[in-house]
Amino acid sequence: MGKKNNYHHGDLRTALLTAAEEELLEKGVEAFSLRGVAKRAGVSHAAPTHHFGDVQGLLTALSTIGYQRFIKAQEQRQSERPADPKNQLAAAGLGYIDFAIENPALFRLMFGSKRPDKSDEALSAVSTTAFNKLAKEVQQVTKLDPFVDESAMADVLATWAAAHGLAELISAEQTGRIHILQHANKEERDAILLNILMRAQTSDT
Amino acid sequence: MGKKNNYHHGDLRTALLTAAEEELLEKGVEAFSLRGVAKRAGVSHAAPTHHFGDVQGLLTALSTIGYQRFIKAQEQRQSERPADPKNQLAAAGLGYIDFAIENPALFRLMFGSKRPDKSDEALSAVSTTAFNKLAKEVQQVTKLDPFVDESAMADVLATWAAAHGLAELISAEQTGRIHILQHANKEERDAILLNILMRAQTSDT
DNA sequence: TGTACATCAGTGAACGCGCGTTCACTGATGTAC
DNA sequence: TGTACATCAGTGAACGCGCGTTCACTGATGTAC
Repeated sequence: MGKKNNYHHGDLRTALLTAAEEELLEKGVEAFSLRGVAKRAGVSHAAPTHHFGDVQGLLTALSTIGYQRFIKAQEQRQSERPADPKNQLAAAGLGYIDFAIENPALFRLMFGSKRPDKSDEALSAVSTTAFNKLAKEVQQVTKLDPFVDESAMADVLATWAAAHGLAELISAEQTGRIHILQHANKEERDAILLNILMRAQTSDT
Repeated sequence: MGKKNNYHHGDLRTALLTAAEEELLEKGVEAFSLRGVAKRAGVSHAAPTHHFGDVQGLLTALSTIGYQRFIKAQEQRQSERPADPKNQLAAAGLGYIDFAIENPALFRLMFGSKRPDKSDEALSAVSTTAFNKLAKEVQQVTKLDPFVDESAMADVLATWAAAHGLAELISAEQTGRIHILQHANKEERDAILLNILMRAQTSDT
């Protein structure tokens, strides 16, 4: 660590990933280009090939990093909330939404694009980790293992869909008509979202 | 109506929209191209300009049609379910999900892309109609006008997010790990989804 | 410390491609008389 | 019914552009002795 030799750029791989993230944020998934990334990193447009093979390779690596930060965003919110299972599960939802708002294009790359290679080992490993984390937290609430009990798996889906729906709608700026979100301060907004996330956790029937 | 003069193609506008939908379905939003649409319609690649001005015009028109079908899909499900407000609201959610599964790329164009011109009159009118329909149905359940009462607007958001989250996750094929969905027949699947959609309607607290 | 050599990260020119848009045109249809 | 003319939908060639990928290369770094 701490290597900062700066001939041969030293850490172009990391620099390219950072540049790719900026490119994605500004241009969106649709207009993302490899040449744009290289330009942004101040490097020849052929350089990325050396590190990622092709565009797909870069997007796959970016998606993988996205999942790592996605999980961290959830843990961050969880560390700020009460330790009981229901609050922890809802807090993970808040982190889920935070991530989508802060990284709208990356979020869509991860969940809505076919460009990253989902059979990539690192990517599928980290997305599985994210899913298992959710399943484990649902299990803390229901006391049932979702991989065994069908109603618990339905709770997983319900919780996931609530967080994902809020994340998509808010980060895609579809919630302009929801005035309570537009005019709320941070605390009020979190309270509204937590209320909605809590609803999904258990079924009436 | 019934005009079927087929010189000068007659109804190229409609034919182009149909072709555009196929193009979108096969290529996705990211790889959609005007030339591809023209080729699919068996027409010169300059022809679409005459009807839609540019790509954005075509995508805006397509998005508008999408909303019309989106609303119809909801009405279809509602006509098959009990008439009480809770069932009607949940049934609209089922239609929401149907639409996303049948038109995954169009769905993403409507809710997740910046390419259509959202300030277009026809488009914003029909998307407002869709939103107001949801608000009205929530009002039937809560007996409160969401445009007046904040808790009812929170119910709107909750209901919307549940349907939208399920729609996105299922149509983007993210639910491979949810075995109860993979192995369910149509009735079982609907029951699971209805249960989840119902959760969002009202708050515990 | 010094020399020779292998490694490998990054360069820049070149490729072929598909894209959106423009523009002068063609030729069928509709209208006036 | 017939002729002259205007309209307008669709054509096809041409434009300039940015893209991803390839390839022979350069030149700094690391290693062997």
